[in-house]
Amino acid sequence: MEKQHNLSKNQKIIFDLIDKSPEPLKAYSILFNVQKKGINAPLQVYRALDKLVEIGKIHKIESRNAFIACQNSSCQISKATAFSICESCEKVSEISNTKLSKYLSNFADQAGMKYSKYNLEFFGLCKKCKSK
Amino acid sequence: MEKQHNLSKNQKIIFDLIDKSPEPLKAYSILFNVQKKGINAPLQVYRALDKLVEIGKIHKIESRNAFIACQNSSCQISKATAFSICESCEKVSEISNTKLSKYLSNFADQAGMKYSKYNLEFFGLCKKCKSK
DNA sequence: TTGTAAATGTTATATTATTACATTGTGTTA
DNA sequence: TAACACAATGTAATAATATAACATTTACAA
Ligand SMILES: [Zn+2]
Ligand SMILES: [Zn+2]
Ligand SMILES: [Zn+2]
Ligand SMILES: [Zn+2]
Repeated sequence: MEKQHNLSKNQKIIFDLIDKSPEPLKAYSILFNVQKKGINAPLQVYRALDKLVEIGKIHKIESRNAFIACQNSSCQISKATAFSICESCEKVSEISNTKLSKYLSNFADQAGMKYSKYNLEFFGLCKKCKSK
Repeated sequence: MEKQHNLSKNQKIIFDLIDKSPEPLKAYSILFNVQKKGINAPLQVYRALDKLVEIGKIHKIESRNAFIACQNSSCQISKATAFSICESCEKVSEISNTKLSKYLSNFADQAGMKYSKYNLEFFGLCKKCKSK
């Protein structure tokens, strides 16, 4: 049984916004959108984002400095993440592929390093953009 | 035969600095270090970095906003990159593993997206830090 | 109820990256 | 060589992303 995380007020406001969004949101765009709810400063946004990332409710798309809700119900913690990113329309999807995640989780290189986490970002054209 | 890229003056100064560095360098740390060589503005650094990334001489470590020289002689273009990152000492190495790169280059997900590029970052503890 | 950790509020500041515009260098081809 | 096109440079201003420092409040369990 996973630990239940009761989101705080700010965390909930910000998670709901990201969760409803069809595309990854940037921190200052989030800030702009939640000012009517009383969240006024960047730090309030970044603190909520940090916590939401930590508990796996959202992920950061590193190449875009943007945040997306976890689309994988079993992905409670952001230890093994993979995304596909369309370089034309910027659509981002979380990849949920057992074979891939097993392959990467078991990967061990020559340097004797043991990994506890990975993040993978694929780039290309989505179906829609490809057929244009 | 790969296209030969003759680096320009600024590109060479900045590449040499990154290439000599044992760790990834950040843009403004690069700027600070090349001011004695007549490079005075952030944009001069970012332009050189962009070009060096484009031709595959360096890679950007997205999770760190830092740049590392390509450690893989066959990696002329940054289309398929993988790194290991020590979360304790911040040591970064480029992973060069044919099986891994083949696996990822051939990966196709359900969404019908065809990928032209990927970037993978593994996190953990390096040998040294693990044994502390 | 009291101690502790988490979350919040607020101001200021640090860090990373780009826009806009003018100029100079480099290599190709008429 | 002259003319052109394109890459690279120089400079100033500003945008976008993220954190430091400090005071206060809330949640919740011992
Ligand atoms: Zn997820
Ligand atoms: Zn697309
Ligand atoms: Zn490389
Ligand atoms: Zn280490």
